[in-house]
Amino acid sequence: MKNTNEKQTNETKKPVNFVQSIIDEDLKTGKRTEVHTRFPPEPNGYLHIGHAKSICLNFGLAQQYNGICNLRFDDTNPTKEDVEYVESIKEDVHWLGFDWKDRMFYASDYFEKLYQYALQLIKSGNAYVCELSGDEIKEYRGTPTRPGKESPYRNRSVEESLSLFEQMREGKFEEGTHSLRAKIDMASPNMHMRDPIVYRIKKQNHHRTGDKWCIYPMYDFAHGISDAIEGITHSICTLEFEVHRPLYDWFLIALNIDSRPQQIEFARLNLSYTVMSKRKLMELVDENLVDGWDDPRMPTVSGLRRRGYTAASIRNFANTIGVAKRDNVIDVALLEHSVREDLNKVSNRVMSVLNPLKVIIDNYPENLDEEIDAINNPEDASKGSRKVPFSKELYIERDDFMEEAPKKFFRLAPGREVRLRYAYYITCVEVVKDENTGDVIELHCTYDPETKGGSSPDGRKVKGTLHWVSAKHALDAEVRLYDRLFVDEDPLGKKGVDFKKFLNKDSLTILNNCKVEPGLKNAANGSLLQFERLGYFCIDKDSKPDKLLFNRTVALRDSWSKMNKK
RNA sequence: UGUCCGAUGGUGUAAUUGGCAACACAACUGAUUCUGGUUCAGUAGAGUCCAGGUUCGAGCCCUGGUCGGACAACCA
Repeated sequence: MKNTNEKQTNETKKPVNFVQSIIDEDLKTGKRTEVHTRFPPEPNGYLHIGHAKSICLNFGLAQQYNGICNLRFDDTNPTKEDVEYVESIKEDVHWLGFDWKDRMFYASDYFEKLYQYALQLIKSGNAYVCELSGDEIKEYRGTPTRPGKESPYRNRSVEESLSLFEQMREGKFEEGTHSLRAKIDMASPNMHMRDPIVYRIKKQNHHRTGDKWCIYPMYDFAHGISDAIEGITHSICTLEFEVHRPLYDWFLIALNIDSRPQQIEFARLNLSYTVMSKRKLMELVDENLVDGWDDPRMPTVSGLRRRGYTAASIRNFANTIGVAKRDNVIDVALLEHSVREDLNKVSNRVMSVLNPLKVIIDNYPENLDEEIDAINNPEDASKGSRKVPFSKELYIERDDFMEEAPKKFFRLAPGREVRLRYAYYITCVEVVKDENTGDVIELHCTYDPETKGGSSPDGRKVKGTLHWVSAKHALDAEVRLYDRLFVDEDPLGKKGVDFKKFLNKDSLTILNNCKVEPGLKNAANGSLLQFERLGYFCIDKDSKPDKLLFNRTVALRDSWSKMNKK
């Protein structure tokens, strides 16, 4: 809490990124008087954390400069798009904490306008209907190092193109036989300027316009004009569109459109140990290598949400990684740090035992049940405390006991005394093992009644504090532990090797015999919790009061295991 | 043999626009702690891709290289 002011100063002191510098300059010189951005997803897949970066950038900029940001679906290719995706995108953007108010648009809203602009392009001699086949167009286009050659249809009359284009719209031609092309320069060193296609025939039902159209505009044509129609001032996109910028501008100039949005490109987010491509993610979904788009191992917004990530942590992450033009790979540890930071503040603590080991307290009264006070969140006193039942038989974590323990092991071992969190000090007096396997079955301990509450009147110290749960009160639960989806830092980086080869076989571990505090019985799905000493967990959407199901969001930092690795 | 873009500790992002390279994550010490968590204090790690140039002074400007990325869907 002492950081409230400090945080603010940090925020104000926060360095500006290059996009903000451009906007600052535009505002200063009077080139712009306002900031109007947009987030323009194509509804052909679910949003991932890379999109979250873009959302935070676009909506964030609008907030910072008192401007506005539109949500616009770039739905110009009916073969790939679907309403399922538009719904999920809307949900994700809202969940991330952004509001487009009444400004939700679709490129398909502008199909008629776009068509009129296409007509205008033809009339001004800037476009023509081409009858080359796909293969021919490819051949005529040349290569990056070799100029292309002009289409034989390039110089046909305006009237002929106009008539042909109308017939295209009327469905008179088959797909691939005709296209509308901008007349620019087949020898341009920029491939995108070699008479790019403006409209193509697709006899496909569109998720919004149905069968009204059988010709659809291409991205380069539709995007800039859509931006202009909406009065976008700064059209922010990723680096791969940099080469498209001359074309973006060319259309606006050729059509004499006054509104002149400026395209600015930034480097997309890459995260280590995962892939960030809708196509690749869809591959994982389609081949059932993950359990859908919202599988908690997926870098999708819905996956992260199901995993237990908070919107605030993702926003904070997006602000931390910055915005620049150089390629980057962010260490997934930074994302994990962002959630821990937030969850530490907001999540209630609870005691759960993942791998139970029975402990019997020999000198504890047979039929006594006690209610132990436990603090809900030491970081936030307003969260209060709760009662946790304590009795003669308990479960502790198997990892918290070692028969032959090194000196640095602060937990339970024969003859050693530890504290049961909020309860009593106990000392291990006997280890019961399975005669055949030699496995430890249960532990017998004694407790010191004087240490109730977790401290001793004689002031003696114990080094270790264990979490526990009363055996007869405990609730059974299933807990899913997640690890990185890929074993390789850069699954796409090995040429010729399918990225799926790097899938981590141990990315999901299901624990079926977990014991949790009884108070969790009716906790709401989606609740975010910290299992003391273990990590942050959330209650999965499929959890039921009689079949509790938890997802581990991220483990706590663990200097003990780190120390053991050395 | 093309065009465009980029290059700062392990990672990412800064550097008052030409003034002795900073912040975060990661790492490592130590302190505190009824979570081996949190918090706190501290340590180490780059001399800014290379070579020239301009300048009193260059990570920032200029020239030439090197390396990396993007571009040849009727995808976005």
